[in-house]
Amino acid sequence: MNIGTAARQSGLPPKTIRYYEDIGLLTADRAANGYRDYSNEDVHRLRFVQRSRSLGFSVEECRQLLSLYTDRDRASADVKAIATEKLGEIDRKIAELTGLREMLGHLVENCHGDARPDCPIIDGLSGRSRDH
Amino acid sequence: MNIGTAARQSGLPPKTIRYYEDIGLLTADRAANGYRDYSNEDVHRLRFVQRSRSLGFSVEECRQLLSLYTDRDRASADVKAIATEKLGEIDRKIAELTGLREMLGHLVENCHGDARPDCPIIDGLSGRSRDH
DNA sequence: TATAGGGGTTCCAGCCACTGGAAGCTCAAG
DNA sequence: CTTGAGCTTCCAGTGGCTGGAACCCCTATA
Repeated sequence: MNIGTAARQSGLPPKTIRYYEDIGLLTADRAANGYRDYSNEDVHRLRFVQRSRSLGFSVEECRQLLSLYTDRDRASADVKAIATEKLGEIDRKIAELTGLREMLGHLVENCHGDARPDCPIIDGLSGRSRDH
Repeated sequence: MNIGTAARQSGLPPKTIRYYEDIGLLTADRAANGYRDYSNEDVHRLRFVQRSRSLGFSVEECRQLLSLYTDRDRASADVKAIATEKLGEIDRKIAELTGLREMLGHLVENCHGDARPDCPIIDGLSGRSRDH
């Protein structure tokens, strides 16, 4: 199957699939005309990467997961270790964003938002007020 | 004051300050020896950018905020509009991450994480199971 | 059979926001 | 006078694509 079909079935744009091949993440066979030729198993792997990426794994982590995916004998603990680490990162990211949200929300709440120039948001950003 | 001092007082690395000058965000005077020369007001602006960046504003947004910061006559509503938009983005980001966290958390919980090869995480990523 | 289109191919450049490193200059202390 | 820290510029790389140019291939239709 051509790259366009593989793209549609995996949910990844053709450009991205070529990029993944470029960096050696996933290679494909070539047909006689030079076109990339994807098997169903290739599409499985592409979709696997697509899902992993959309769950926040980096491309390098996808490379690891993919080798764990391919290795039928690896221990599930190996996979769990990566996923757990990622979970921690997501939690940290959420906490950080929640902190930001609170701080920025404060500033926005206190700004009357009219035609007058005085603005607690600008004051907050410039460090002139300590009202949080 | 030299760039190193300005860096220490603003919380931005010298490299970053030079980069900001490169892209025309913040310019500095030059001393006779060619060194960049920062005033206290320059440091205020640097710190303003530092805070804005750490609150999740992009460099382009910082450029806008900076001109609003400098313009003593602008309406606070202009600032509030940008900040409110940013607040929405942060909320969307938090919601997205929370969704991810839930999905990945599910997969991790269901994985026994021992020496056996069968692994719900891998299965989930490859789309072989529908147990969420 | 010519042609038009919608694939596919490669390669180069750009995005964002820095960051590292090389090569060379200036300055203050010992 | 030398040493070392700090400053200068410029070039290249990061991650993960994405856009675009220039070209090839395949199928359908006039």
